[in-house]
Amino acid sequence: MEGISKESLQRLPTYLRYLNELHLNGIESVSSTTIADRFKLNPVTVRKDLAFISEDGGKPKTGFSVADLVAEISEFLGYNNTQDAVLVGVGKLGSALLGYKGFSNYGLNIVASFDCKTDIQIDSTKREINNISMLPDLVKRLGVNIGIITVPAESAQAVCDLMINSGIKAIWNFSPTHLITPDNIAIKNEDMAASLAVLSQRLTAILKNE
Amino acid sequence: MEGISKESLQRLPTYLRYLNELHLNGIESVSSTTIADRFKLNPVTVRKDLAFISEDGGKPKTGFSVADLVAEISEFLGYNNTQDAVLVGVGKLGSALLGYKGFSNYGLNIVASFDCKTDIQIDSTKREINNISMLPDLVKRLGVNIGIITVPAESAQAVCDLMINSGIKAIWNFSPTHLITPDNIAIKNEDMAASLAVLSQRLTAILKNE
DNA sequence: ATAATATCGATAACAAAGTATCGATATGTC
DNA sequence: GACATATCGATACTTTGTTATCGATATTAT
Ligand SMILES: NC(=O)c1ccc[n+]([C@@H]2O[C@H](COP(=O)([O-])OP(=O)(O)OC[C@H]3O[C@@H](n4cnc5c(N)ncnc54)[C@H](O)[C@@H]3O)[C@@H](O)[C@H]2O)c1
Ligand SMILES: NC(=O)c1ccc[n+]([C@@H]2O[C@H](COP(=O)([O-])OP(=O)(O)OC[C@H]3O[C@@H](n4cnc5c(N)ncnc54)[C@H](O)[C@@H]3O)[C@@H](O)[C@H]2O)c1
Repeated sequence: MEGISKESLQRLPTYLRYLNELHLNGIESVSSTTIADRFKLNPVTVRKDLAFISEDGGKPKTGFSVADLVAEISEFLGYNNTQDAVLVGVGKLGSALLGYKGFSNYGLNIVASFDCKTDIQIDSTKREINNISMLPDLVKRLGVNIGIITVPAESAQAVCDLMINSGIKAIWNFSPTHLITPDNIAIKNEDMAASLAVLSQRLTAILKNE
Repeated sequence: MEGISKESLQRLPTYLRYLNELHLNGIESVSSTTIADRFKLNPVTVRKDLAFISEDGGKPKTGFSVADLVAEISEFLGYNNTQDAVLVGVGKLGSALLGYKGFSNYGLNIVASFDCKTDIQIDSTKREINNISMLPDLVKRLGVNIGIITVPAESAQAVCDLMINSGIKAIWNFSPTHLITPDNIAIKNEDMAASLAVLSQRLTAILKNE
């Protein structure tokens, strides 16, 4: 079987949230059409997405079992075996992420945070902030695979290199730089400027039409 | 001319940052190959992207004028005429965004923030937090087009509806819900779970190969 | 001047993602 | 029990995005 496409993969968490809602409301089955309507998608797209992760598939006339889908998507996305992560850069954004409860739903657990100015800042969640020099040892000791970068752009590449040298295999980068990484490292640049570009382009189109 | 593709559009801010760096270092021209190498892209992809926004195009052997590209991409992305925005939900994430200096580079200016608990919280930037009930009037008065949502998922749809009723035309949603909006509203759901799904999928693949 | 070369833009080939169509099949209705 | 219908999965088609190819053209070196 081919790997799932990036687009399908990104739709799965959205489906899952919706399915959890249905589940909570006691709804036991759902059709691809219903899901598609909710998210302005084509039903065929939804069926193809679900075909990747669903063992039994859907039944004619009734659709898919909500409970099954919830279990299968959760499993597929790795929400059942939580991954540890470290975060570097406990500033405004880093603190917000550290204090965010939502990540546990997504199988992510931030086990330690690091900054260069540990003496000054206090994390709102009262978790300890370690000096960045402690990172390599801790990462190696705990076998942490994921690193989150929330430092200023100028420091991001250096932090990235340090993470990789310490054994980190996946990097989630919130600083506005496209990090340079070897091919055996997973990297996701969370580029707000790119998002904003898409949004304001659409806004311009809408304003022009009115 | 056809509209630019979403993918191209999202690459432009990345190019721009790089070009600004080159510009700062006094480099006057750059080839599509050089840009492509920097971001692990195909040179043809880069040339096509630049063809959309560049008036004169590049010159054989030398490439593109850095200064021209910087000016043209900035203009194309609307960085020269700043758009006003309002933010609702001055919690952990909302405060971080409010205090973020970077948005001014992207032509975004947050002119006011709102919450339902204005008396309790103090924004780190000392800007005033308005009660959510003030939103419609202010948005209408200032003609604000963009709304940023950083409230809990449960409240997000209600805030979204309020924004739309007040005249907001573009919504940047950071809560983990896919908001339901009419077609004449631009919406960007900033779904961290989707990003994380992509990252951890790649991580899994990498770990499997080792 | 002439030749060598890096680069461009245009066009064409390819790949991937999305959409339409259609026969098969559960489920509920007459 | 026959019939209508909602839905599925498979296949085919369309659209969109990426990559390869190639002739044309500045620039540099001989
Ligand atoms: N604040 C936001 O809402 C926001 C939004 C989008 C992107 N970003 C990006 O996220 C990053 C962080 O933004 P912020 O607003 O939280 O900035 P911030 O200045 O509040 O925090 C940055 C933190 O990183 C620490 N730091 C700097 N260099 C370091 C190093 N080499 N090692 C360890 N720690 C180091 C600083 O001490 C500081 O605590 C920036 O790159 C920013 O562009 C922020
Ligand atoms: N904190 C993070 O790093 C993070 C990361 C990803 C996504 N998010 C999402 O962003 C949103 C905000 O997260 P947070 O951590 O800042 O939460 P938070 O609880 O710190 O802040 C939420 C704020 O919204 C306000 N609010 C609630 N209902 C409101 C309403 N109807 N009108 C106006 N204001 C209202 C609350 O008073 C509070 O100040 C959530 O949806 C969260 O899932 C947060």
